[in-house]
Amino acid sequence: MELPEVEVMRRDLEKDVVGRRIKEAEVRQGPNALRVIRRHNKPGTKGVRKEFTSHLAGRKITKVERKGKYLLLHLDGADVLVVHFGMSGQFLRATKRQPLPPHTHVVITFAQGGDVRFVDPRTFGEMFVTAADDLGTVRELAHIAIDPLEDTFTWASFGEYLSQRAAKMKPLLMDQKVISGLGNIYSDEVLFGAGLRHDRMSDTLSSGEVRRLYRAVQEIVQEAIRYRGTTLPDEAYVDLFGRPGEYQNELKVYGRKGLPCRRCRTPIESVTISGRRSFYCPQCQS
DNA sequence: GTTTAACCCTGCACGC
DNA sequence: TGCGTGCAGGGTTAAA
Repeated sequence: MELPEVEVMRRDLEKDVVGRRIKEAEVRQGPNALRVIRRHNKPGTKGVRKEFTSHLAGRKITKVERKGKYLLLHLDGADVLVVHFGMSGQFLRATKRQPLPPHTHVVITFAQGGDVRFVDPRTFGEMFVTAADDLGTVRELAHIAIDPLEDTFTWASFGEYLSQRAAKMKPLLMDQKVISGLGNIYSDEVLFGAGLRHDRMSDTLSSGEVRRLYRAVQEIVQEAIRYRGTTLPDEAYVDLFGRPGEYQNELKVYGRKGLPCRRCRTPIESVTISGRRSFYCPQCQS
């Protein structure tokens, strides 16, 4: 799940769970459920599950923010539930009567009825509670760079930063310390949109290329949110209510190896770069 | 400073 | 049919 999917989830939660009071939270049995709340597993803690759930019971959700790919659910009483979906994590809204899907690790039940389930087969996802005052010191959040949707993300400052680095564009775009929210799918799409190859060095970009890149980041992220995210067959992202996104139909290069480029008909190629699959058009990107 | 690889985990597509 | 193998991916960390 990358920025657009997390943002769609944030908006769903804002509409549907902000203002609701949590009746109780349950961490399911099994080692994988404990993995999801692993950050609470500090030495000296008596019951890890209790340590987590006691922060949630009786609290009202007051606001939902996003920082990069992290969601911050603010609770009254000045605590914050921090959530990262990893690659297979998701929140699902349901009623008590609906059976829990496999790999449900946490269930948050509301006082007015209904619940939200955190489901995550591969358990790369994570959730933990921290005091709002301590958010600045949380290691996972401290390094998260500027969000491409923020007003302060400008092409001038972006270009200035790129010129000071000498790194390949693909891993650089995926680096959350540089710009937050892009993962493997959208970094490929952004590079195609900007006409840049995955292995172009950041300090060789002309100002025109920087501007094209800047525009591609904003346009693709915003368009993917409008289409409610990308749902690929193998990693089936769905929104809070279980509905898939539509942006997979708009993808220009990701997952399209061997298929004709939508712009020039040249077959899309793929390479592995720093351990990640990268798709690109050898004709349109340089 | 930059890059690579390993690790965590499960589901799925393969090949035999 | 059924099993083993390899791959995918986000983020962190150690090593090159």
